[in-house]
Amino acid sequence: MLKLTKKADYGLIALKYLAEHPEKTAVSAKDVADAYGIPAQLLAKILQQLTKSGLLKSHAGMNGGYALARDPGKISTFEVILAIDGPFFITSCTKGAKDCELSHNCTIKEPLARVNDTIAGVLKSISISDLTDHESAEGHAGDIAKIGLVSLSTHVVEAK
Amino acid sequence: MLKLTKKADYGLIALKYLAEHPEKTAVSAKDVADAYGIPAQLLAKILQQLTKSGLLKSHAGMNGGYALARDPGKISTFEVILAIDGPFFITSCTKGAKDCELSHNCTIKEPLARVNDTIAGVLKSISISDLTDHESAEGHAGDIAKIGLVSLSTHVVEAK
DNA sequence: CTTAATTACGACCTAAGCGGTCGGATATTC
DNA sequence: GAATATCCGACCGCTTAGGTCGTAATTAAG
Ligand code: FES
Ligand code: FES
Repeated sequence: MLKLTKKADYGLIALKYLAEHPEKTAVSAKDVADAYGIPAQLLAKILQQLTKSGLLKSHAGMNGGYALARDPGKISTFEVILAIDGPFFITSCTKGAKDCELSHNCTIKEPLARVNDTIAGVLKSISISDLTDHESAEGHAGDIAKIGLVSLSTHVVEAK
Repeated sequence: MLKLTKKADYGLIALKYLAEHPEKTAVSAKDVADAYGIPAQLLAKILQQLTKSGLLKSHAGMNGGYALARDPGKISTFEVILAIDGPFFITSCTKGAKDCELSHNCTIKEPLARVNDTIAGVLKSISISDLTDHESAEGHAGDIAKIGLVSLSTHVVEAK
């Protein structure tokens, strides 16, 4: 029901942690897992996925671990979710495939695709550093979200 | 992975169908199901849920069926999804409950809650009649989505 | 060189939720 | 009272999310 997976949640937590500790050259999966009570082996696999996707750099062996591959401001939450959960679509039937046999008469998948793009855009606009900013996030994302909410809320009232 | 359920999909299809056929005073679940190849019994239950939620009016017996309880322009997709899939949160851990024991150290649920609100706002801004509008939907929702995408895309470029 | 830390990878397991079906009860019209 | 319908709960198979286990490969420290 439209919620992102716990894996993605964990991944975002880990990335935020890395962004908040730039002094450490490498952080082990176990460190992060212990810090937040996340199952260590699970988090390890998640970080491996993020490494394969190029969002993290890894270093095996003692004192090894993971580090951000890029500036945290240049890693969007969209990329993270994409790397962990794979391509996501709000429609249960991906229009590109033969997934659903109703697709030819389904009249709502087109407008919903636009909603999908909107959500993707929001996610793309939020970087890891936006998550890191303490207090109410004041990055671009915060502003955009606010704009979106304000301009929407007027219509919401109307719709209510 | 952040997709809405097929039930919600079906529900939206049915509501759109009702909105498109205002001449019919009542449409049976079977009619809609047959029109789109949706399992009839399943759709029936969905429409019943929508009725309980006050989005539809039902009438049993011959020539009975369902009809929109309100103007299609005053029924938001958010309400539909809410009625069918229940309250949705993008965070796997609902902050209101004791759902996740990490909640006290989880540092991302707060910023994600804002994302959640933004998405909810988008959904609230899109009514059934917006879905009905043929061609690229040109309701408030279309504009808003466009605004959101445009203003976001600039930042996306920056993030890329 | 041995040992410990740590990534990397795949098989596997379990519980939950989704999508769907069945059977019956109730209401309404003809 | 027969034909249509909505209503409602139980049930069920399948997929997936969430998590574990075991093991191999890599690296640093002693
Ligand atoms: S495309 Fe399958 S139900 Fe919409
Ligand atoms: S609150 Fe549970 S992981 Fe974020």
